Amino acid sequence: MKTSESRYRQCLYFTSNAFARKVEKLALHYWKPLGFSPSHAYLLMVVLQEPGVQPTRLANELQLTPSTITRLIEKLEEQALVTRVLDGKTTMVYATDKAKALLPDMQAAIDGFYTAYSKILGPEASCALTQQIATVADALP
Amino acid sequence: MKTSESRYRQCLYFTSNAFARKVEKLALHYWKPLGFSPSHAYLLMVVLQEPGVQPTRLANELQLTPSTITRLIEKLEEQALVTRVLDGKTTMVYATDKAKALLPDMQAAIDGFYTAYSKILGPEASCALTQQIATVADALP
DNA sequence: AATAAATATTTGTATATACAAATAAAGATG
DNA sequence: CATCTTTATTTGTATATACAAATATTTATT
Repeated sequence: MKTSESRYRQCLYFTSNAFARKVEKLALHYWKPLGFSPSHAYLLMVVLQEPGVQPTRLANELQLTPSTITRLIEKLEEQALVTRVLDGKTTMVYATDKAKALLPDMQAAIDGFYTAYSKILGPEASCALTQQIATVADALP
Repeated sequence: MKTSESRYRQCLYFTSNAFARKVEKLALHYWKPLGFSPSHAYLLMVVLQEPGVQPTRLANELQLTPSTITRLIEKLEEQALVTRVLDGKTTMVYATDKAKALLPDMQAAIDGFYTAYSKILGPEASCALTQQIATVADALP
């Protein structure tokens, strides 16, 4: 059934969740070849761009809770894609060479995903929608 | 950090998920007094409106997988809010009197949630956004 | 009628996420 | 300097969700 056919099509809770699940699934498809999920991927991208980044900063950047960040890092550590260096109460996260070697594939995943949805929704429309959702998200408590 | 300040503000994966989490949290706040979460609530609303509704139909209506529907029903059954009646390979789900007695409170939760976000986003804007997200969701595979 | 295919549901298992509490370190205050 | 408070991170636990496989039932086909 299409979202627009559900009795809850007019409810923001329902539509935002259904939409996010669909987007998640599409993203997952493009990240699957790499062996990790979109959320791990986005965290790893930040780590690659900011070597030594701390969990608190990652939590802010990705808008996830610190505990979720810890769990994501643990997983990436198991796959030998990042390492944690402890220093006092802070933790610094670094990408491994293995992760750095994956950069081209990661860029390909991002491009594939972006191309997929902008082909479906139109490049301007999808940008506009993304922007709009971001703005509305900021307005919510 | 605001969504619009994250480096991923232009990514549909990121924004749709961050947005859904925020909306979920807001909805949760209004459903909490009732003792169940929004997804259980929406399922229960369908059951109240369609006595004897089957899991497959619920999965379509709520755009969740059948296994998720089973899990949601199990939880509501534990709380004595619905009962399952098996008939051959199908299952019919009915709301209990206890659930029916909660209807006014459920309506209040829905109203409270809707009022909250339409106050923040404006009634027209929030309706338009919901509609837009539903439309885009339909376009995705 | 017997077997095969399709359908409905549940179960086993895995994932991402969050909250609350625990831990540990740093800074502030008396 | 000793204690208190704040800050950073992790851990224990719980939730919603999904996929794949199992189960059970109905329908179709030969």
